[in-house]
Amino acid sequence: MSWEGYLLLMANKRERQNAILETIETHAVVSQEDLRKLLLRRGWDVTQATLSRDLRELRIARVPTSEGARYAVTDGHIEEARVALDTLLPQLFMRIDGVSEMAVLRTVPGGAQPIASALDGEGWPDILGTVGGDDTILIICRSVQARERAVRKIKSLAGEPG
Amino acid sequence: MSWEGYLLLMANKRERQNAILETIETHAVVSQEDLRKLLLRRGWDVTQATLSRDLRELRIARVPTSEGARYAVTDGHIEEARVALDTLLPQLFMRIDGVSEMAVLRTVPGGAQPIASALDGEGWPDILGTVGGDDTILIICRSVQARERAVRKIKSLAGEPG
DNA sequence: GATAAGTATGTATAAATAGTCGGTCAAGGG
DNA sequence: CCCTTGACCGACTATTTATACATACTTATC
Repeated sequence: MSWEGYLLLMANKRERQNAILETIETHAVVSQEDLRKLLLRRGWDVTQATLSRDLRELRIARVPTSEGARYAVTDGHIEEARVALDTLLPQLFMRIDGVSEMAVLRTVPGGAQPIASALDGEGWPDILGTVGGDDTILIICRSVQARERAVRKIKSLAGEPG
Repeated sequence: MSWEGYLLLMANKRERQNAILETIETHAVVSQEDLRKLLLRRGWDVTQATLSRDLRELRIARVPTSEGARYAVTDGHIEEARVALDTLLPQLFMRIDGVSEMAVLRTVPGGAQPIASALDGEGWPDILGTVGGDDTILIICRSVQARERAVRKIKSLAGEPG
């Protein structure tokens, strides 16, 4: 399809999405059906399905507030979810050793923070908490057995032999 | 119930919501069912209904991204939806007059911006656009007839005597 | 012209989320 | 002890949103 024809087809959609943005910004829209009715007053007659697709394209989310759910535009890019432990460890892991209920994990320089945060995120029951510096993480475990399990698990995730 | 008892009961909920926050921040959670399974791995066994309630309390929204929907924490306070024209005008309106395709609306000091934005938000077909200063709005209409209609409508909304 | 390809959108329905109701538990009277 | 209250939460159901599929329309290509 030609660029001109594309524009012709899109014109309606663009305008409608503009109207959606304006409506969202000036009214407390609680549902797509609600939005549909508001747009109807402005001359746009579309189905809920179309609005669902429009809202996705416009990155408009239904966010909970104290007065119930409301639609609102989002900041475009949601913070990338942090990478999981199993992709992080093989990259950054150096070695790990432990004593009593504590384990000390050494990483490449700067690797401690992301790994500590990923570890916290995993929420292993064996681990009470972590303290991360630049290339060292202190891991406090629930027991000696817990520490042994955690160390084994970390080594395996890191791709350590054995 | 005593404060201590309350705390005892809440302890579980608090911890769970903490776990939810951590999970949301470290994983790409696409649905409440997804979240339920992730929490299960961490030892929390709750139903989708409970998660729905938790997410509302935590102000966590499902936002559309290019890779599909993801849950993410919101900035706590969603911008208050602007009040509609019919509540704004009676408060702020001073007078309106027009010539050719233009109308000039005078408001109380500082009233121009909210009214102009509300007018834009209404999306009347008669109005091409508005320019708002501090207490004056220039309204560009589609035609002289359109201007007359718009002025009449605004006067009536403002509670002007016929 | 016939055919294919791409976009948009409605219909019907699936999937996801929210709300209602009832049960449980802890606390605090009486 | 027994009743009431309030928070929590699961089962069930209602509401809301997303998707699969079909169709219409436009343009490109042969």
